[in-house]
Amino acid sequence: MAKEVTNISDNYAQWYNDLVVKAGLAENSAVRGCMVIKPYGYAIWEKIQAALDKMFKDTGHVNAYFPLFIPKSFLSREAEHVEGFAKECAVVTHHRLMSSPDGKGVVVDPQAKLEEELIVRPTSETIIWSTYKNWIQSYRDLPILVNQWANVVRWEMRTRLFLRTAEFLWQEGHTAHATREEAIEETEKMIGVYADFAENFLALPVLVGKKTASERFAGAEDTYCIEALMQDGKALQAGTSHFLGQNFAKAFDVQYVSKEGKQEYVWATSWGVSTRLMGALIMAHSDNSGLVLPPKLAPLQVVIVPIYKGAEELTAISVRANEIKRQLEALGITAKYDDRDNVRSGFKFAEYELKGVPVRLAIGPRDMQNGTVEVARRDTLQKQLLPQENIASCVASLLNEIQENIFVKAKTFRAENTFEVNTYDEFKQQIEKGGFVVAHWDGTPETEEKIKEETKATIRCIPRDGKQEAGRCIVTGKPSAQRVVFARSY
RNA sequence: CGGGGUGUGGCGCAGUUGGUAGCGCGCUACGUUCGGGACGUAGAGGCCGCGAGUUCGAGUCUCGCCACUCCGACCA
Repeated sequence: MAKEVTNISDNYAQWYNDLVVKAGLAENSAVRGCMVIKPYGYAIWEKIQAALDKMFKDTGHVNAYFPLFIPKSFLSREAEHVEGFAKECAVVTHHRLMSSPDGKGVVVDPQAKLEEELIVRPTSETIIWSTYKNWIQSYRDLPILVNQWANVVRWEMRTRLFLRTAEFLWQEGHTAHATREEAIEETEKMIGVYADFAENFLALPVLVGKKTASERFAGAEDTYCIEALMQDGKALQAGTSHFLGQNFAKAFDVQYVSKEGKQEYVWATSWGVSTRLMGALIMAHSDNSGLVLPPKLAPLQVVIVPIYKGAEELTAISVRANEIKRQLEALGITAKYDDRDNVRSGFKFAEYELKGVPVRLAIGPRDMQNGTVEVARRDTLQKQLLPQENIASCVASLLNEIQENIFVKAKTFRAENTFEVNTYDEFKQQIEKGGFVVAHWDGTPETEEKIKEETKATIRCIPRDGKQEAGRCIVTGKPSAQRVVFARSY
């Protein structure tokens, strides 16, 4: 289905889709709504995983793994939770196949019907809390700070590569605490970790805030989120952290004996980010030449391309190029020397731009003579000649500069596409043009719903760092203490 | 789940009033090239999404199904 990568503004959805496919990140599986992540895409995911995993461990968490299947009865223990997920569950009803009576292929063996159906996890709160019940007796067993890297399945009606696939990879943290305060602190800490990761690794500026009641996670008391703005002016929820109160502890009867010898229900949090982050990465930074990857997450940070005619010239250049490659690697930079002879250098340039490799070095006969190297940066597509001497440290600082520049660029874009409005007319007009629209809201679900109905805009978050400012709701005129952020979203 | 679109070599597509499948890219071999997606010559590669039906004959017509995709609805 991949066509030429067209102008970004042309048809953003098509552009995005083509880019994902052409850059070799992912493709649609023959299985409905599922995604095949190709090796290059997976390499990016591995970088994301590694960075996040370290951050989790630095904040005291450990990894574990829980079952894929959730007995149906577990899911229904928490009323809101099951309500929220019931419509998108894959259900296992049988455990065996048999040869078809008509001799063609296999059919489900009706004899093998399960006593109780198993749900393929859409998220793991229930299976984990049914386990935590056995892990927790005393306040001495708390807190439990566990994360799992896993795949989950949500049978969405409409799917989109990386952004909303039927099956996706993610991490989900599930923590258990003795007190309300400690659990809230954990929830806030983890949304902070996500924001930190988004800005420092993905180079993606995010708004940190809380969801409104209607946008909350099913079963949560409070949902914190990070929200990012894509280049087409739509918002993307990039990560969430939930304060679950005692809902799951009560549903699964998880109590501990406090210091004072009293039985208390445990307080919970859960938090997650998924392969959707890759979608965010692509949509936020890419241009018409392809991906633009932040150096910290680029599987390949530097590529060296020789320009030559004849084997003799190539040999000389290769010696030099491999030296430079070793110098780069000595500084911890991932580098590749591409001496393929079956494609020309121009082809390689275009190919690595498509794949988002942050820095490209080209060495030709002229450079060999002058002791120079052509350095091209992916973010600006600018080229410059630098001396070969000391090139590795120049590249190292250039990589830092690119990381920073991509972030600044995205942040500038967001600033230019964030608008404060004070009337509903202004609001309607602005929301059509995309971007974050910041306005006063009376805090009622009714008004929120009305706005959604009429403009397709949702409240992305109540910003954490928003200034306190008395105002009036753009719809009802009722008083409001703080502006909230609206946008159309993915 | 509703509305539109698309399923034909690996990828992108063409295929007239039904007559036994073609183009570009890629792939293989050889040669010439090489500072921004090279060119020539010769090759290889197809249950035309699946299943019924109409017909002497179906990529093409009819019916059913499936998948993908876009727009809605839905979406921690």
